[in-house]
Formats: sequence, structure tokens, C-alpha cells
Amino acid sequence: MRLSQLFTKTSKTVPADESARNAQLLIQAGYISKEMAGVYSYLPLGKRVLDNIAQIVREEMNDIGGQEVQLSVLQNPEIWQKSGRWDDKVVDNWFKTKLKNGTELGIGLTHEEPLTQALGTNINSYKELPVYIYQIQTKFRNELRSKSGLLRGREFLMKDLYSYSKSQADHRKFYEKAADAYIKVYKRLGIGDITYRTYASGGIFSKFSDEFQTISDVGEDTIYVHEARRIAVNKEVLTDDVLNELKLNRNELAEKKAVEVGNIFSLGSKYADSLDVYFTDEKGQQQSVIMGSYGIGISRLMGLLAEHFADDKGLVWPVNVAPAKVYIARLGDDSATVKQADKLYDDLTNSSIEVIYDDRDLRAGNKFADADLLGIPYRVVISTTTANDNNFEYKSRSSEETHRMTFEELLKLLGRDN
RNA sequence: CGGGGUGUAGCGCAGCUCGGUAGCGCGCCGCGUUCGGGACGCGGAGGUCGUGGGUUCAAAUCCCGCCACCCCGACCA
Repeated sequence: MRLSQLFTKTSKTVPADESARNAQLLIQAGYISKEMAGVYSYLPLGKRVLDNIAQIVREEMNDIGGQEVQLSVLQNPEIWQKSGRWDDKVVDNWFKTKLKNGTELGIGLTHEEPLTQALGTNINSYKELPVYIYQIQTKFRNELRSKSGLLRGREFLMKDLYSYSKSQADHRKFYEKAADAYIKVYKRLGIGDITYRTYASGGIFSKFSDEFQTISDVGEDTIYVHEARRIAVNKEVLTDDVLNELKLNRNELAEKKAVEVGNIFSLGSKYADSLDVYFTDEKGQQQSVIMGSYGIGISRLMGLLAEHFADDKGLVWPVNVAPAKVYIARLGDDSATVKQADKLYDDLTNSSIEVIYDDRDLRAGNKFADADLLGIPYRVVISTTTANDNNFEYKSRSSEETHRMTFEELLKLLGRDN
């Protein structure tokens, strides 16, 4: 992508109507724009980051047998009435709207009911279970107060997977598999070391649910971490009984602020039963389907990563999610420099390496500052000097050192995490 | 939803106490000089002062209502 053609621009000033660091940085760098409180649009670079995160999640979900779907946003009240979740007194953060004829509709905030309903006509026999179905879709929740930029919006991108199993044993097996897949996701996003599987309140169907909590000062949750065992307990369930059950000693736990970046829980047969979805077992008996749900906030993760991977100059994206791997800063517009820069841009692009090519008519300082603010992992400077020497100046975003190298050396360095 | 704060040019702000019809920096446009860490000079464009009402000869400024945004709290199946 040539920067001269990118319609977004960076800003030198921090937006006044944001105090969350993630939103400040992402807006300043032109990744997102704010529409209203808790509602953001994703601009070209932000869209790339969001897609990169979603893709990592998608790959891990596919890996455990997930089938991707896209369910409707508009919701039919009837099925929600069957499960008892239509009433505002039960679920208070619905967005609801109306058809022209006055019929009420819901705007999707989760999808247990519609998916189970859709599944019902397809599942009859134990031979057809288990199934694991997921989507990556915008969710709408009418939060009383949104805050912390992308960490808590009224409209946000979420991956939600639902498992349908024929027994508790099968369910538990998949549940653990899903938990492992979540760990892989966080590892790939570069936050594996600060993310903990956390015991949290389980609702009516199981004693605990499992949250995945990433340590961060901007977190809304308080968790108690057992570093050696890589697990944590959410403050909301921390009692002596629970500690005994988990064989945890209170004085081995460290209190931390954390952001909930995932939550998986067991739902039993409540939704399947309330929507009359059953299967016939080996003996010809009708049985309940055991369900689980597994969420990851994609846009929230983007906010968390922006918050975590940043310094006083701007963002510092992990390579896996960065909107581009390399930032080519071309200094000067003499023909030799332009030729070398254009060629490098083409060569890297042809090697499937994503490049942001700063071909704008700006001074060096402006380009360096933008490279830093945008947080592109690697920077290559091209100038008359490098053109004359037929080599390139390379620098990592997270280091101050620059190195001169040949194209082959550069390609080797840039290709290494592909 | 309770408490606190803020709304003035694309962005960041001053002006409001003490009413007289709007200014600064950045950005943008033109010309010139510059050109490896956010250059400089000269010229220029751009504003229903959140919104509705009231007071007044006169309102960005005073009074009342509303809306939006931020923060703290409560809430988050």
C-alpha cells in the first residue's frame, strides 16, 4: 500500500474525547474513527488488524472442528420468548427495534437461540453429533455506559462458537479442547505469557465457567493469579471453599487487574430443550443435547493489543496482527532513490510480504514519526546513500539499532516469521 | 441510572469572571527556500461558538431546558 494513496492520516494531537490509551492511539494513527460513545468504525489499517486477529481465531476454531456460519443480526422474538430471554427484566441490554407494522425485533447480542433453532431441523440422531459451529460477527449490547475505547463497546466484533454434544463426557472433552485452542490464540497474538485461564462464576449449569483474562491495568476484572500453575481465580468467586476445591493456597495468589479476552461455559441442555431440539440415541430414546458456548472478543482484543503493545511514540504491533510487516520510508525523490524504493516495494509485495510504502513528499522526521506511530514492526529506509551503495537500512520498531544489508539479507530477515 | 466535568474552524485549545458579533497552534491551498527524527518565510481558504428558548439596544459570554462526549460509581445473563 502506497501511503500517498491511503485516505487516512495521522494526527499530532491526541483526541480530546478519549481517555483510553487504545482509542487515543488507534484514532491518532488513523486505524479507527469514533462514531459515538462505544461505537467505532474500522478504517483501512484498522480493518487489516481486525481481520488478522479474526483470521488467527478462525484458524484455531477450524482446527478443532468448527464450522463457520453467519447468523442473522435481526432476531425473531418468538424463539427468545421460548428460552425466557426476551424480557428486558431478564436481559437488560437488548437493542430492540420494530418492523413498519409494529412487530418487535431484537438486534443480536448473542446467538444460542437462533443457532439452536436452525440446528433443530438438521439434528435428529446421535450419529449427527457432536457439531461445533461458530461465527465472527458484530454483536450489539445496550450497555448503560461504554468505556475504555475498544475494550467495552455497544457494537463489537465477536467470535462465538457453540458446541452440541450427545453426552456430558463428550461435552467436557470438547470443552477442554476449546480451552487449549484459546490458549493457542493468545499465544499467537503475543499475549500468551500474560493471559490466564481463570475460574469464574458458571451460572446455573456448572459451578464454574472459564474466563481467559489478560493482565492489564485497564482491566475491569480483579483476578488472583497462581503463576506456577498458570491459572487464576476471579475475585467474584474467590471463597475459602473454592480455594480448597481448587487446591489453591491464598498466599500463593497475586491480585491483578485483568481484561476478559475470552469466556467459555457449559450450558447444559437448557436452550436445546426450550427450543425442542432433541436427538435419538443408540437405544432409540429421545435425549437432550448438551451445549456449550465459547466467546472471544475480536475487537476487544484489538483494543487490548493496542493498549499493551505501545510506547511513547505510538503502537508496536506484534508481527502476526500488524497491518503490514514493513514500512518503507523513502527519503528524497531523485530517480535513483525512487527506483530503488519502487523496486523494493514490488519485490517484497511479490514475496507476499505486506508493505506500507511511504512515497509521500515529506521530510524524514515526518516519515519516521509516522512509522513509529503506526507501529509497523520493521522499517526500511531508502535514500541516495542506500541507492548508491545498493543496500538497505533496516530497523525494528522495538529497537533503536539500524543495520545496513543487502536485499537477500533483508528478505531473509523479513521472511523469517512468515 | 446517580455524581462530577466538557462542548468555540478538520484536530488541539484560548476568549466567558466583567455582554459590543471570534482568535492561536497544528493541519489544508499557493509561491519560494529547505530536505536523515514532526523545517522556515510570505500570501490564502475555512467557524449556524452543541442545540432550543429567554434576558438585553446588543449574547460565544448572563438565565432555563435539551442533546452529545469524557471520568467515577452502579450494571455487564
